[in-house]
Amino acid sequence: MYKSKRISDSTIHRLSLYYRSLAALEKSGHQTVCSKELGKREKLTPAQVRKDLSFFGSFGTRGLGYPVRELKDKIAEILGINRTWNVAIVGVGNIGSALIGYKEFQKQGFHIRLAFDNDQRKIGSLHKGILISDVKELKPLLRKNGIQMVIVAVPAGSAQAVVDEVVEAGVKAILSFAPTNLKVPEEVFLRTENMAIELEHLSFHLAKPYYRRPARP
Amino acid sequence: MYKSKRISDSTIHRLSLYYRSLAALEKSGHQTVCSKELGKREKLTPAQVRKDLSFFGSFGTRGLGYPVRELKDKIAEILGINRTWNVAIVGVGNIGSALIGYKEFQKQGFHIRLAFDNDQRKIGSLHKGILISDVKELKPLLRKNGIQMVIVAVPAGSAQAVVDEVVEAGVKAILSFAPTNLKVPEEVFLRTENMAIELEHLSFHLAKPYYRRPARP
DNA sequence: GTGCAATTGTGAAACAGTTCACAAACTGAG
DNA sequence: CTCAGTTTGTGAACTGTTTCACAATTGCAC
Ligand SMILES: NC(=O)c1ccc[n+]([C@@H]2O[C@H](COP(=O)([O-])OP(=O)(O)OC[C@H]3O[C@@H](n4cnc5c(N)ncnc54)[C@H](O)[C@@H]3O)[C@@H](O)[C@H]2O)c1
Ligand SMILES: NC(=O)c1ccc[n+]([C@@H]2O[C@H](COP(=O)([O-])OP(=O)(O)OC[C@H]3O[C@@H](n4cnc5c(N)ncnc54)[C@H](O)[C@@H]3O)[C@@H](O)[C@H]2O)c1
Repeated sequence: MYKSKRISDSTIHRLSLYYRSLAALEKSGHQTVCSKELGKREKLTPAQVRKDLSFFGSFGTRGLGYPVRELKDKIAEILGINRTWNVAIVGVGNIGSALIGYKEFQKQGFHIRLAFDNDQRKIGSLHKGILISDVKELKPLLRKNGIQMVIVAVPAGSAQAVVDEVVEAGVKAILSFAPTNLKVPEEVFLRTENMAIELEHLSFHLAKPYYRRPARP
Repeated sequence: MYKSKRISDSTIHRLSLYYRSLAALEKSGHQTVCSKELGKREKLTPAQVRKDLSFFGSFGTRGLGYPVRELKDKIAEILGINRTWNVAIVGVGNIGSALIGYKEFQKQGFHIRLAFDNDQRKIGSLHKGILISDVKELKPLLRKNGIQMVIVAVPAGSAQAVVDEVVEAGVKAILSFAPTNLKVPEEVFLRTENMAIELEHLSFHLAKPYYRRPARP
């Protein structure tokens, strides 16, 4: 049965993976799927799949598996993606533009409503259909537009100042691409995506000699 | 003492964090740093810092701490970032362009040498100083230029085909931005960066009611 | 030198996450 | 309706990671 417990980050991450597999299964006309099959698709053990789902309830039928459509909807509900979210982007440079140009976010319900910059040459112009506002207007505009998530794509040196404003505007979820440590109050959820660290991870593996890869099943 | 053991992904990730803190400390003129201070900067316990480092040797002085410069260099060696790497990007769209335009990679020793696309309008043109080659030339050019890492930034549907070619060219490290499961042989190291999943993680936290955040120390 | 304060390096303990294994529950065939 | 065959849901066992706690060192003041 459903238990109110701390859900681990890895479980949340895997829910997103299950969701994608289920969407694919639904498209290909499958009515049900068992934990073994779902596990195979995401390179996980069947037990892992069942345990993850069991934190949120019991959605399967013994002897049969899980109803694809229903489980997908249930995971969407758990992840909060059965609805739309109002997102703003601060910093319309390389990364900021790329994100604005990515139409899949929109399709998934993450609507990019506002974009901000502090460069006078950009402010006031349209970027892929989005008007770039002055970052001085950040706080009131976030409030006025009911923005729930902010993506921070400014240089590392400006990130903390931007985050502080975002927090003051009452936003509780921030995704930052700046490779720097940011302080936020307890109740604000912040994730930092650091691509350089991903490359360093690759380089660690190429450089060895410290590491031995585990055998794969 | 140094032990040849499986090093966890989280340890590798933290080494990257330490490296950044050490670089900052060096810049601000610090000669030494203790595990407590380093831990504070990265929101980790001192024990965690010492344990991570202990997998690779003993670099500190009891009673004093770690020599900033030396430890930084040692971590660079462990991560394989005390050298340069030849990187290629496949897919010069939103994300591919953003990465090519990001000068920090270059400064860190990740040199983007080649870029590929399959769009005739892009092939042959210069993009921020990089010539865009035809993806048909992928295999021979990767080989000829001694490319060690490839960043895949093509649509999900094309990603597996691209990865297959990259693998055939003998590349052993791949970073993919395509939100899809990719197959690679045992000896190839693949990481997938999925930004949509990051947003879903934010949304999970906003959506609750399933999760309670743990108190912070 | 001696002694005190600081801090490392590391087994051992505690905690967290994953896998096992099996009773329970269901399907579908006969 | 029964029974063989599946597959779930979940405590328990296991495995991996983090934190604790302390002996071992070292720096530095006097
Ligand atoms: N481009 C990449 O591939 C990449 C990769 C990894 C990390 N990052 C990080 O992402 C962030 C953005 O990188 P980028 O390459 O897009 O940089 P960029 O310089 O191209 O863009 C930054 C944008 O932010 C704007 N800006 C600066 N200060 C601002 C402020 N206080 N308020 C509002 N806007 C402000 C600038 O005018 C510019 O348009 C950086 O922190 C960078 O380290 C980028
Ligand atoms: N843009 C984003 O912010 C973002 C965010 C998350 C994930 N992604 C993922 O990153 C990938 C790229 O996204 P994007 O927004 O840059 O897409 P895009 O369409 O802007 O760019 C893709 C580029 O790849 C090229 N291409 C297509 N097939 C190719 C092939 N077989 N060989 C070589 N080149 C090929 C296209 O010509 C295009 O230039 C996608 O898988 C996308 O899902 C992008």
